[in-house]
Amino acid sequence: MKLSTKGQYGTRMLLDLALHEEEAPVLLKDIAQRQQISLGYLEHLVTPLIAGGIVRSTRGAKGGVSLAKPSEQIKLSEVIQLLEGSIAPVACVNDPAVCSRSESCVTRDIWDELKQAMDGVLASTTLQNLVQRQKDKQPLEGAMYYI
Amino acid sequence: MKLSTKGQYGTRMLLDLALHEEEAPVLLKDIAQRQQISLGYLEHLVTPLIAGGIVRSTRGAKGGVSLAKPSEQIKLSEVIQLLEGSIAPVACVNDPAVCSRSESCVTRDIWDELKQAMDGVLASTTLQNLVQRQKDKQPLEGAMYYI
DNA sequence: GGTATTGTATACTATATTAGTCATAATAGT
DNA sequence: ACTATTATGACTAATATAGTATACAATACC
Repeated sequence: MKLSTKGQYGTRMLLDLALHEEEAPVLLKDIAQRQQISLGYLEHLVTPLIAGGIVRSTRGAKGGVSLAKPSEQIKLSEVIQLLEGSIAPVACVNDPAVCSRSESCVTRDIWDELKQAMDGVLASTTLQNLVQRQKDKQPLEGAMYYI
Repeated sequence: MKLSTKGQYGTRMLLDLALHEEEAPVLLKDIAQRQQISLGYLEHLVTPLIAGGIVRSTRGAKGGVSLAKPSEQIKLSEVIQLLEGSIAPVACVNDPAVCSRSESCVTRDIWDELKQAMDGVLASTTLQNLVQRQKDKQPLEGAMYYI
């Protein structure tokens, strides 16, 4: 039940982006440096977020990335869906047809409940929530830079 | 965020075992056949459950496996822990030392909440719950055999 | 005691996934 | 045109998954 680095790093990237929104567009290179993620890998992470309409990119000189919509409209469930695919612990939860037991399988019912519980957390957390939490944790301006 | 087949099959194995408790010990071979899991693989799944004190095995002729404690005392959280290891979506939730950001990281806080939510479902579901659900679903005696 | 039956343990393997790196193309500003 | 920047796709090494195969150990029954 692990989150891959895509989901981990991608969420951190979005939070970093949200925290630097004023200076948009933000350079991937800067995010990479602050978050200590290689630029090449970060490029892979940003692609699905752009395709999913969460991030907007500006190519060329003076370019960079910015949030495509207000941070309070970006739910973590959306982000994880784009980066990791469905959160369902097993395939049959999304598509009963993958297993002939689906109808009668009670373990499947539990995996579905598990999925609902996870979704409850992720769908109720927005990027804005994360930004606020970060500011609450580190009230000093600029303090987040060296982390 | 996928559950591996160990967790999936292992849970099904335990449910099957609980449903056939009266005829203990139950043959792994029979469970394998009913659940359509190869015997060889099932042997891998049962090992950590025995080590974890959930399943008791009897070697030799007329041997087999049985539940080591009442099904109402077997929580799914225990089962998944034994079969999949920690349910934590990222390592830093269990051990802050793996990442220097842990103290100040708000994404980590979310992953921790995610873990709590998952654990809430799994810790509140016992094998007995699954048995009851199965019986509710398939009231006809013997109906569970051909699934 | 011999033998069939059953679980135990270890080694091996094929495939898929993860976590990147690297080179190159496209685009925008100067 | 030149430079800065993101976009894309090919490639790769390491690890995890999902098994299979084989030999071994314990036990019950005759």
